Amino acid sequence: MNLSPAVKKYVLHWGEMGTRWGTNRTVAQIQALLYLSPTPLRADEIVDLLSVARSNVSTSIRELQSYGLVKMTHVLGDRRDYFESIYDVWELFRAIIAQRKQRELNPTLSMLQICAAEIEKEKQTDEVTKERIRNMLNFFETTSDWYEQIQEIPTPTLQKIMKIGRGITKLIR
Amino acid sequence: MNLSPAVKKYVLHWGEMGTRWGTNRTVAQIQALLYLSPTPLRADEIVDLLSVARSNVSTSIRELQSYGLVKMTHVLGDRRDYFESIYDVWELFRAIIAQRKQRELNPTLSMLQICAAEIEKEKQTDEVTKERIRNMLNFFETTSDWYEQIQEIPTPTLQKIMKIGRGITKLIR
DNA sequence: TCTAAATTTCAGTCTCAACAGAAATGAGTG
DNA sequence: CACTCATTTCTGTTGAGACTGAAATTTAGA
Repeated sequence: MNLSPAVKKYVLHWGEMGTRWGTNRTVAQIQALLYLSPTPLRADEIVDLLSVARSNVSTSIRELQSYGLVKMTHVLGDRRDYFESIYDVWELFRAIIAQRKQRELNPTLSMLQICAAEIEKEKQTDEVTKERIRNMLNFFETTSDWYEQIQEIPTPTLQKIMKIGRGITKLIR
Repeated sequence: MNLSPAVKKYVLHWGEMGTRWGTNRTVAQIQALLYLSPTPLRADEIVDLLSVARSNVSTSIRELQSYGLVKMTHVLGDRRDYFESIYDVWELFRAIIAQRKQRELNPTLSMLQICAAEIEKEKQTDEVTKERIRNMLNFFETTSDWYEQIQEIPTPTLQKIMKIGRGITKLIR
């Protein structure tokens, strides 16, 4: 049981990028592996293929499941768990967006709302500073809305929007 | 020289989020501080306000400058460097997008192009796997284009696009 | 209910990036 | 051209989080 050169390259790269994308190497590697695998894999197969500890696979899969990126399946007469990735890249995209919003946007949105309220009471604080906080809050609110919209846009529409690209500017005007 | 409670809260939060956003605490804190400051600040002022090492401020500012988030200014008769953040949130957004594309997209795009080429030669690799790599490459190409478009859309248009939100779906159809 | 296989939890180890402080470099002034 | 002030580079330390391997728990079948 082993991986073809191109697949190996893909998986290793995904692992390296994982940290930049906000997870850890193993989580990203497992996602890559499951994404490329023509059939669902068992945890022990993943252990073999990636040479990581069983426990590491366990926690990583749990994390991937919580993001909605990986689903568990079963085979008749086999009680072991099989795992497969979501294969639709646009669905993957949506799941990741949701995750990012929750981790990278929501906490800051809350903080900004609190700060914006507090700052108004601070008599000694410069008006410029107050305005900056308001602007940033407004920005995060807009972005946050936008992330939510993305969730609801069906894949074909989303594809079209992205493909249009530059054209969007003309559409708006 | 010190910070108001709300400003302090903002700066500390920004620092915490920094790691999730792909930088380190100090870089994020300095950006927050400069963003909120009504006047440009000197490195030694930042040292005082944030209680970090001078060298740390130096490298962090350098990083912020390289992202285009912070500019250097000077005061007549004072040879020390002053720093200020970009204040337009949409411009900040664009700068961060550019950064992210470079660090989170470009390397993977290259890898996928190489893998997609390589995989076609692998006779033993499952067609399903090949298709998955092609799909992912296609996705990254589209996303990459999209990031570039964002760069060129002027702020008011960008604002409109974001505000429209849900309406976009109707526009496309 | 017991057993064996599978999975998860936990505690300790290890790695890497952030950071401080010191040393080196650079730049303007008398 | 030396002196001083500002900035950057370098090196060692530290802390956070990823990872391993062992122990505990869960689960299905006999």
